[in-house]
Amino acid sequence: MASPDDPAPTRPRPATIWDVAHAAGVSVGTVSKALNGRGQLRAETREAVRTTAARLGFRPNDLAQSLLRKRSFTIGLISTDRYGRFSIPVLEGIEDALEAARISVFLCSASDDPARERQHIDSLLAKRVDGIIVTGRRTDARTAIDLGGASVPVLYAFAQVADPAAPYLLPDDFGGASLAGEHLIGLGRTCIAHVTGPERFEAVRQRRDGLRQALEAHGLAWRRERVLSGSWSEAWGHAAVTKLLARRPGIDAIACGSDQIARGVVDALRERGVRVPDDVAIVGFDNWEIIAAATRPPLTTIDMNLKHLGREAGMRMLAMIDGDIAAGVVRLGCQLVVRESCGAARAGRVAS
Amino acid sequence: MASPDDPAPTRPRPATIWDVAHAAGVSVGTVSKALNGRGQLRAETREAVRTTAARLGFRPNDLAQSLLRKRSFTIGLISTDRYGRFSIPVLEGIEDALEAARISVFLCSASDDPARERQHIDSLLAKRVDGIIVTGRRTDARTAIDLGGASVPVLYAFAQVADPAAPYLLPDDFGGASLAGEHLIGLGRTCIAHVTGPERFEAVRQRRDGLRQALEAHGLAWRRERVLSGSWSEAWGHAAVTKLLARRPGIDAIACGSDQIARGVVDALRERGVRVPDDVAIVGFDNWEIIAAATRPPLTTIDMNLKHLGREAGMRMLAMIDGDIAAGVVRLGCQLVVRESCGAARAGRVAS
DNA sequence: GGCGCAACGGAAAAGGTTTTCCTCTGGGTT
DNA sequence: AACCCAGAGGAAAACCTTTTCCGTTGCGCC
Repeated sequence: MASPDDPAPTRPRPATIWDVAHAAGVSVGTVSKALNGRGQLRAETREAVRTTAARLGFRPNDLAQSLLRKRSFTIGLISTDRYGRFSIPVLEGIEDALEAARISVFLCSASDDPARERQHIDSLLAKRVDGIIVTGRRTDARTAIDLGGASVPVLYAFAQVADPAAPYLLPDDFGGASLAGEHLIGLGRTCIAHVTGPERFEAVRQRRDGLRQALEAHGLAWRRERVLSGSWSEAWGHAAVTKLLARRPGIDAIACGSDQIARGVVDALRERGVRVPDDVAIVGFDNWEIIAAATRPPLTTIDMNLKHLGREAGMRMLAMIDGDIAAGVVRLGCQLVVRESCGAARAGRVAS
Repeated sequence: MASPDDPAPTRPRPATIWDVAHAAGVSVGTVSKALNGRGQLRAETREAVRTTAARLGFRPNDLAQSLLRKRSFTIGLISTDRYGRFSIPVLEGIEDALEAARISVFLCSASDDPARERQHIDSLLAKRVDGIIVTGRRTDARTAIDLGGASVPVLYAFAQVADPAAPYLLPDDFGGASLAGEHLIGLGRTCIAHVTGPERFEAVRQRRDGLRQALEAHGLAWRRERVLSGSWSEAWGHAAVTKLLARRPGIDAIACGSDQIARGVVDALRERGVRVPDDVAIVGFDNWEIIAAATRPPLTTIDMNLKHLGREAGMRMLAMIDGDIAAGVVRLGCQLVVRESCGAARAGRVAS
């Protein structure tokens, strides 16, 4: 096991600036200038140093540079839920945005274990990261991470936080659900039900309200008994259909709280001989390709643009590192992705 | 935008060891000794330093430590496929194993773009990572990553590499498929088909051969026409059933190359009134919870123990950092996870 | 009372890089 | 011929921590 006490094994050391200077017969300062295009150097000196450095495979030691610059050019990414379907695109987006600034990402999966989270944060602070992004949605706002007095910018992406002074980015669940509602209404559906996840999730409440707003904006009544809250599973979608059809046979559309739920709903309807979309139109939420595309018919659904959210998070983090201060929530738009479960012409993506 | 040329914005600097020494009225060397339990110090000196350090929120700068130790206590993780279902558990396992050694992980998603991969590797080498783990399966063996002369241990986890001198870890696809076959045979099935992914995947060939071996070991004939290669999708599983039933009505079990395929197969069978598992038993591969558990009936399937594979990768990386040299492939066992699609008593996990 | 030894803690080097400041050389000017 | 200046590159400090090597102090002992 490697532990901080072990010495490094004997391994050919990477070339240092000193090695280059020695080989090229100049001083270390000159090498630095030659390689970085600084100072007053003859062209041939510069060139000689360059070729020597290349020959030796010299690569400046970022650790030393960071020590000097007081910037490590790294950030920490803490994911509080285990990496799942949602964190991945966010993460990709973040990397995308940060790559341009040549910033690397430390990954920490803290899976809701406070002790582990503490340890990760300690480690990140010791490594002098330039910033920390926290991601991973939960039912409720999480507590702000404890920096122990350190002064490092922290951004919450696809995560909610109780601290009003903290900046955080979330998808516009309300708007997304609205979009779904508008789509159904635009297709002539009037008797719309809502099968969704556990009410304790803020996203569930937002989506419910967004849908409601769309309906009411078009003069359609909002009925409590057409809203069924359960779990985030296919099984719940399946079960909900039974309840729904027993209560309300006149339903002509169901807006679902997630694609998984939607798939359960679609399967259940098909089994009962209810045609989708002819008899009942279905719209999902998440655009989780693996589910949405495999459903028969493929799901029209709402995409939260998580990669874009990640990219935005990266950009904002960059700004914060440069001294910007930000606070409060920013909600980023969702998009409707049209497939076949609503019967609309397949028009690709419609901007929100 | 942050760029290497920008100065750090004015932000309260973290306390240094000098600040602590100054505040405590001792020298920096003494502070170091007090905090690290080295040297000969009076107990009260030690205590005084400790409280001062705590008061100032002092946290040793890992960058400076790494410079001195010539070990950065970081590793790079390069994923060549976009982070998907498979990389995540591997990654968790790696983190798990490395956490004990207080090693942090740099995440790089190179999504098969060689230029981007190059840039990532450069960046990792500049940061003096102690090692690099490459993950992300592809159809064929990938080329070894190019370290440009640097001497850093590299391990491939859930990835194949053309270089015979490189160490890599893979799940035992052959053994896993064998396990699936044994299970079906043990339940009395004798006419077993195989619906799987594209033949160009080495995993597909391994699994096919593993299944074959199990059948032949029990004196069952292996028939080419009962093997259907297609894509990794549910749709293919669905389509394959049509072909299969037309050709071979006597089938009493289908071993599938993935859970997605299996789900397509199960759905297709149900639609045709074929009962699962009564008429035909189905076994999947992957144990992708979200698919396997939602299938009706839930899939009996093979788990590749990817988290364990990741943990193993972490352990081996630790050994390599300490000077161990390793080469060649190591295959890690799979497990059978019994649910309901084969009709066996639900006995939980059976070790391989 | 002088000596030696143990206990304690300070000084300084090392690690690799950048940057500022300084020195040296040579050419041009008066 | 003396001087100045620019051009070129070297020396050293700074970043922060650890560790080795010493120096100092106080005590016990002869």
